[in-house]
Amino acid sequence: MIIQLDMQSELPIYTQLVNQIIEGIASGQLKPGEPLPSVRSLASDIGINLHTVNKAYTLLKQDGFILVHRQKGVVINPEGMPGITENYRNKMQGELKPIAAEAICRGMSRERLLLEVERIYQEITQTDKEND
Amino acid sequence: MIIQLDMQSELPIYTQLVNQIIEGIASGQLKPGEPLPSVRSLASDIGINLHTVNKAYTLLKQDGFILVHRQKGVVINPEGMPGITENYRNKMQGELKPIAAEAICRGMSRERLLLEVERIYQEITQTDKEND
DNA sequence: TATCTGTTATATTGTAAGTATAACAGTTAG
DNA sequence: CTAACTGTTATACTTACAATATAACAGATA
Repeated sequence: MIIQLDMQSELPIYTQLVNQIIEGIASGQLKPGEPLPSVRSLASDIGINLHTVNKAYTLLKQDGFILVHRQKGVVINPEGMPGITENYRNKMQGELKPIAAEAICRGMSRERLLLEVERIYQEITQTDKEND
Repeated sequence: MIIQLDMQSELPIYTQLVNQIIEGIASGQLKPGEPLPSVRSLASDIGINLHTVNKAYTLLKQDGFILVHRQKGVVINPEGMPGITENYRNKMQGELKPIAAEAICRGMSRERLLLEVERIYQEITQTDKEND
């Protein structure tokens, strides 16, 4: 699992970390039960502060994506991922709305927008099954 | 065109303004050529500073959604909306990717995600044609 | 006993958001 | 011409967040 940060991005580092770990889970690179690096080692690896990593882990923990075992350290939640809650649906809709609105403004058809979403969905889920 | 701000939101006020104006254009409530309130009057109406409104207008102007006529003031771009540029596609994809990734993590199927997007698209475009 | 883990506390720096006040240049109505 | 409006710019201030830097604590491990 390679973490790639953009220090020039307007997105906070901890947000980029959260996104990339979630994408890692979605793509199958990170599986339930799999351990994550400690806050200190990950921070050291990518050259940032441990508190920035800790903030990302805390957010992922709050949503149920990861667990903290007093023995095993930090792991992808072995019980599986959080489901589609009411809170989550509201959050997703609030994020999708401005994106859809701008697409409509720019003359993007319903079909083309759906194609874009479908393409991204597939891009994430298409596992490079080179090692099984 | 009613502006509704959430002062408790994590989104900056000027971002909420930008989003709502774009949604207003997408829904047909704001048509090309139509004037927008002055920075001072809009700021006064919703109880914020004129610089916050000005920042929103500046961003909308940079992307070509609005124009500043030395006579008519600020108007929705009469030449029409900006198209689907390379920059825009990259921006949209970068916004959609983390949303899709989280949806996949939570077990949302491709079809259900597309349905959500389709629903939001229709929700924005369905004009309440009460006055024509 | 060391060393690692996550966690917490505190302090500091830098930047962004938002407000406040003021001024300038151009336009428009009286 | 004057007065009131427009967008625009400049400056300064407060607040909040992002990120870093140290440091310490409690629990687990070798």
